[in-house]
Amino acid sequence: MGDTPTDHPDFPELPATAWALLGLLSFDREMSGYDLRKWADNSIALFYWSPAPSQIYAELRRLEQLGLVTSRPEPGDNRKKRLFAITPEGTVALTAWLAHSDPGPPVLKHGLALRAWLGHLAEPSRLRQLVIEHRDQMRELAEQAATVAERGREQGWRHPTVVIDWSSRYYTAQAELADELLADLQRLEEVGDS
Amino acid sequence: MGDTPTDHPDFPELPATAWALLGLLSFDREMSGYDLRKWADNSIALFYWSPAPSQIYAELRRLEQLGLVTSRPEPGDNRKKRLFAITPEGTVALTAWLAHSDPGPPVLKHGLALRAWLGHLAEPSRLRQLVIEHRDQMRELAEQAATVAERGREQGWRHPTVVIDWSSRYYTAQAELADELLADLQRLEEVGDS
DNA sequence: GGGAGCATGTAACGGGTTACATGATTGG
DNA sequence: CCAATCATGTAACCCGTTACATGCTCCC
Repeated sequence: MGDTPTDHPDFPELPATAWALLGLLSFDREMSGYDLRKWADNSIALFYWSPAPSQIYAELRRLEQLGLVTSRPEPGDNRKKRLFAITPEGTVALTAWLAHSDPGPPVLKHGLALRAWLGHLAEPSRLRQLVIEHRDQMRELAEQAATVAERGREQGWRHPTVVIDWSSRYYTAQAELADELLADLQRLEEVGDS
Repeated sequence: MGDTPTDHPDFPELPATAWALLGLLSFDREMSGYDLRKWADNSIALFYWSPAPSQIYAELRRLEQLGLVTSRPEPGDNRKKRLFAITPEGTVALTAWLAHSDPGPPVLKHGLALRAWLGHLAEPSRLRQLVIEHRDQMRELAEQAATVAERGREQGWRHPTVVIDWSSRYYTAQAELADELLADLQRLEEVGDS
């Protein structure tokens, strides 16, 4: 993962998911696992995927055992809901992780690119259709990111907003790249078969 | 993964890694597991990561059991080397997979973005340094992709070259996005603390 | 009353990694 | 001859997903 290869004394070795969750809690809001999932879905998910619910709860239990978060049942409510909050030790650990861990190269798994790479075995029209669908998805994501960024700006989340803006630009760039890919594929067909 | 949720009769359900390996073999060259790793490292890795050697061999064994590839010991050489080749059934399965599987959205895990998102807990200079390193890495990858594309062009690999060109543009775009992120972060500092 | 969303969790599984082991071949 | 690379593989481990189970609460 994006952790330090050699373990650093200041923070435990944890999967990036754990740090992401801690990060969500670092804005000093008590949140349930369910809330965390929703938040993750329209913020972190834009540049770092979103874990399954089951793993969120598992990871929260681990973080609590380590003393990096605390939880308490929702007061005045006899539901099963639990609210999680970051502890001072949690903030220390997260800060140390930010200061000393290696981000590593970004991981990209681009299913469409893989298929286009094997284009000699695919029907050209099918391939073009896939690229077009992908481009439209990227456009939607760019818009989604833009609205999320707007909400962040209003809330005064400064760093998050900068990154979500970055995400929005990322997805617009992706859409443009898809269009260029489409053009290249079309040119390829006009010349002849491979 | 990027496979079909409902299983299709034309091809078995396999992890994307397996299809990627089959794809490498679909250019009608006999290759060893070792060769496949090298090939993957400077082609598929640019848009779809590169699996560990141990998994390559495991996946090849599975593909052979399914009859999608065959292997034979290197002739005239008593080393342990084995050469793998795709079978007609393998080509059929790969073609069907291309025709019917869903690529799904690209998966991005951007460790740097995650850290910048938590910038309120990081030292600004450290953050800037990380972004700069990342930008330089992206530039290097763009160049690497460009040279790989050139080799592909000479060899006449048409679709692969188109996709590697796409990769090169992707990484240059990434580098530019990093520069914009850097500027945004700098602007943020000049205004005040969060 | 009933369905949609809220809320948390268990169990099984698998893909992929790391670490390690082994030995052969090639080049300086 | 010795190091680097070639070449293949085993074993342990764990992250993360899928599928499933459970029950509550809100609102029409």
